[in-house]
Amino acid sequence: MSRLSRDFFARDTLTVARELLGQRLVRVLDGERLSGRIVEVEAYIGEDDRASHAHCGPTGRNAPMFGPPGYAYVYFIYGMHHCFNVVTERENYPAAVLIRALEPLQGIEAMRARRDGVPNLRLTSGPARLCQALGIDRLFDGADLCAPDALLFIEQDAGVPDDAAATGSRVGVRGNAAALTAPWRFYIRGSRHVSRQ
DNA sequence: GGATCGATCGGCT
DNA sequence: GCCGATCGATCCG
Repeated sequence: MSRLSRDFFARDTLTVARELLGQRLVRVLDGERLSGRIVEVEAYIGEDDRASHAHCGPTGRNAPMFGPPGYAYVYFIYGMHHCFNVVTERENYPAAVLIRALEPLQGIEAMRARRDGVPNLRLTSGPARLCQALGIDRLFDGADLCAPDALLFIEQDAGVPDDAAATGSRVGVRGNAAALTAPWRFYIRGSRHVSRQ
């Protein structure tokens, strides 16, 4: 299995988001491979996107979004949850893809142990759930997913055909501005592992 | 199955 | 001070 290169991420964010469906997120934890098939993502694009953490310009928190592509942006929210994004496009243009849900593939027992024994369908079906299952926390904020020794990276897998890719508005995003109603959520049609049907 | 509500704290204004 | 790219428990049907 080959890893996705920086060139993959250095493209239009909607293209990256769409093509991430069906790829494999891998976390090496205590020498074990924990992995899952990406089944749901959301794109956050530019400072004009008012749903993006970058919409007020660069801050200490969102700095990785303004950095080069292929790096992680991990943030802490609601006082108890982590969410994982992959930075896209070019340096100094803030854009990223939020990984929202996986279908567990490898290391399922280890994931379940980290998630207090919840059933398989809930193990990684949510942005904070998958971070808990894979042990992704703020230590990965700014980590290079393309580094040879990375403990978190994305492997090329089968992908999905266009008729299996569905779109919709982003979860938790409301408002009338064009960017807020844009169909920037992508998910695999019919997957039981997406966070919302 | 779906709706509602409380938990809990870092980052920003 | 305020609020959030959420989750899980609990309620209802």
